[in-house]
Amino acid sequence: MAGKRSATIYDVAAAAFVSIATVSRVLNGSIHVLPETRERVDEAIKQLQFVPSSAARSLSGGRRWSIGLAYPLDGDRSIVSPQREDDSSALYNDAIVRGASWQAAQLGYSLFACAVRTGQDAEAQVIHRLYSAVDGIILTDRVVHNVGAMRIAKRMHAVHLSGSGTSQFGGTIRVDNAGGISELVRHLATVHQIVDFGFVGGSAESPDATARFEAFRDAVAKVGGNLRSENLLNGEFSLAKAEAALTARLADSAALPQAFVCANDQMAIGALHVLRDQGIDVPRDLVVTGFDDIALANQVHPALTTIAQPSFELGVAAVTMVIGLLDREIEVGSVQTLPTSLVVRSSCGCESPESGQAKKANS
Amino acid sequence: MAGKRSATIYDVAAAAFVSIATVSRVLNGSIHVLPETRERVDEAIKQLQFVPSSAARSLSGGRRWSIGLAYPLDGDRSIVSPQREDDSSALYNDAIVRGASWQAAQLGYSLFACAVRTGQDAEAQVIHRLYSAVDGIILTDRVVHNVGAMRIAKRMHAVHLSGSGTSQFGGTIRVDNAGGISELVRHLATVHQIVDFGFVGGSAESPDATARFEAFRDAVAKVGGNLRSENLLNGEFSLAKAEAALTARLADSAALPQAFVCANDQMAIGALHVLRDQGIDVPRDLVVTGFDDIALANQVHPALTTIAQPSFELGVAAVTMVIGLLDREIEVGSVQTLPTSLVVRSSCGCESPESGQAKKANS
DNA sequence: TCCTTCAATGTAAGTGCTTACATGTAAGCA
DNA sequence: TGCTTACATGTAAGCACTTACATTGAAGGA
Repeated sequence: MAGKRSATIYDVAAAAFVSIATVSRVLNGSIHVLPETRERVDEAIKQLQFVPSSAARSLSGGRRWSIGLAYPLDGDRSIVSPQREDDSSALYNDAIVRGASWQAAQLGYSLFACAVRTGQDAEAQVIHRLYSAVDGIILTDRVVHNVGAMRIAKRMHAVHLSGSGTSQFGGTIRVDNAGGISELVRHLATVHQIVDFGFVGGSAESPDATARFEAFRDAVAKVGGNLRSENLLNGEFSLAKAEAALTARLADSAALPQAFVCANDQMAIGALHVLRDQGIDVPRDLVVTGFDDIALANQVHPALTTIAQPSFELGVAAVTMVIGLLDREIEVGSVQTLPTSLVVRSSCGCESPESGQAKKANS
Repeated sequence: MAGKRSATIYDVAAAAFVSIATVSRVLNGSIHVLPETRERVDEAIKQLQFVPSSAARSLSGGRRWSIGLAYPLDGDRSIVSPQREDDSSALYNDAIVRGASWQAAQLGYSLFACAVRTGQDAEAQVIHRLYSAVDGIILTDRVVHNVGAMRIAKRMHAVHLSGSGTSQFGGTIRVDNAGGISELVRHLATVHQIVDFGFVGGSAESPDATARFEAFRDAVAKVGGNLRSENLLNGEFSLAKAEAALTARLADSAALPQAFVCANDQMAIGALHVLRDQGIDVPRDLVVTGFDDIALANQVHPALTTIAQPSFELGVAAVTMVIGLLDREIEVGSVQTLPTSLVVRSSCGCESPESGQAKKANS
């Protein structure tokens, strides 16, 4: 801890009897350094416990070898109750972060993840701080709906994750929401003879939410299903809000649909809770499906039929794209779409052989 | 993306017909600026969409207003399979990260979380990069077992999370492992008349693992319980490894204990899986308990009786301590211990009223 | 009226790096 | 041997800020 100021490149240069330029070359792995000199410098670095200042590095235009990832942490909820409560929302981001970390490490970078409380004054500031510490940045969905973020996006190597791809950004990675949804709806219609559909949607400001709903509507139309407006719920991507919305819906006497398709797994799990409490059996009385395939999806009872997002690969792809942008090996403005896939488990009425939790022994 | 370079303080100064010093004063809210001048500068800032470079700011001596948090991501496993697989390990860190982010935001800082693949060559490098981007750093348990990390810890504002508190660090936050364990063992002995105990432990290099085992051993001795060596399993804190260890143990003909106390929830969940597959009913035939109270603990069946770590508060406390260190308001070398608490659910044989998943409707 | 004092602003010296350009040196070749 | 080359290294100019110190000018006191 503490003590005197930490060593600078000058100290190292002095200790190794070279100029700071040479130290810098060693630091950045330049080819033009005598092995012997390099060794001397490395030794001095170790001796002095020198760590280059990334602030200075950024200022002078060098690489920081790190990339940032900003993901949303809902501000309002956190302020009311900072506790874990609805923290399953984090599960989705988690896989992305891990994918991104993994790929960053593969390419010699480090990944700094930063939770941004959306809707806070400080939001832009946080993104700025992150920005100034990295070479490129990945902005997930909702954090982007902010002036500051937009401004940054315009001026740096930024990729937008699962966004609507309004360009402005260096690149965009999207998920094939429509493909997954239509496969799901087809499955429900064909295998389970479902005609009357319901939907639990996500936050209006999320491009993903919109995309999923529209895909759903289209898919239902395509299979000739029907969709009554009273069965169109909004759970804002949150378990608790979905529970509330469904509870309110159940209080209504209107007939329930045969299936509730939910725009993410957390809401589906919330629905499962409410339905069990009300004595409505899933999938016998009502089918429920999710979206994302978070880790919990396979642990709940009944195991959730859902659409797998390649979350891990999303992180991988985003990092690859940012670094490609950095290296100018990728065109600015490219868009990449990752596939989704239907994961059939028990909550749609199929028996799932793969799920441990869904086994007979359990019920 | 791109376009011309963004405005600097010079551009603003020129546009407002003042010097850069005055702009800086406006930026930092100095008192010595004529309201009229201030207004002119503000106008120019808005006009040029000027955002001060935080890199330059930090360089010139200011704070970066951000703190780093390094947590482990098991290297070996990630390399073999980068997929989500055993990713419940992330759940524990998640709450810490969220607590830290939250508290950082409260105090005007930002939190950068960085997954470090333990045991990799790049480990020290990653921590260095993180270090050089922040004002202070939080190192969780296992990432510390590394020369590079140690070196950093010695010279900067670093706090060690749930470590053994060997000083070296600016500060240490610990969890009262012993208190929770002994409460649990007392509960098992008193309420459930358990005498014959088993244990599934964690990685040897983790101070937490050691602390938990020792506390367990002592607690069992205190209640006069017994503990046979063949019931001492090692699951390395991993779901999969715990499954393997327990499967191997079941192949042995020796009598099983009445309860397996696991050093974390993931391993307990693994045990649950194996036992169900073998037709051994929990809690009727065998009691299983966890540690940490991760989100999944309440979702599995039967709901896990476990010891709640105040993970969120751990993050909060760590950030508070780092910033206290930064502000020199806290003594170097302080140690803070956070309490744990027993969470009784179904896997010990108690009926849990609070758990949705554990309700009668389900079984 | 002259000197002091202080508020408003400007000047310039860092801050720790990267890198273009300059320099020096030894090898290669006629 | 003398000249070109290529490589190893050094010099110094930024990079975009903060801030100590300098400067200016007007108000206030004697």
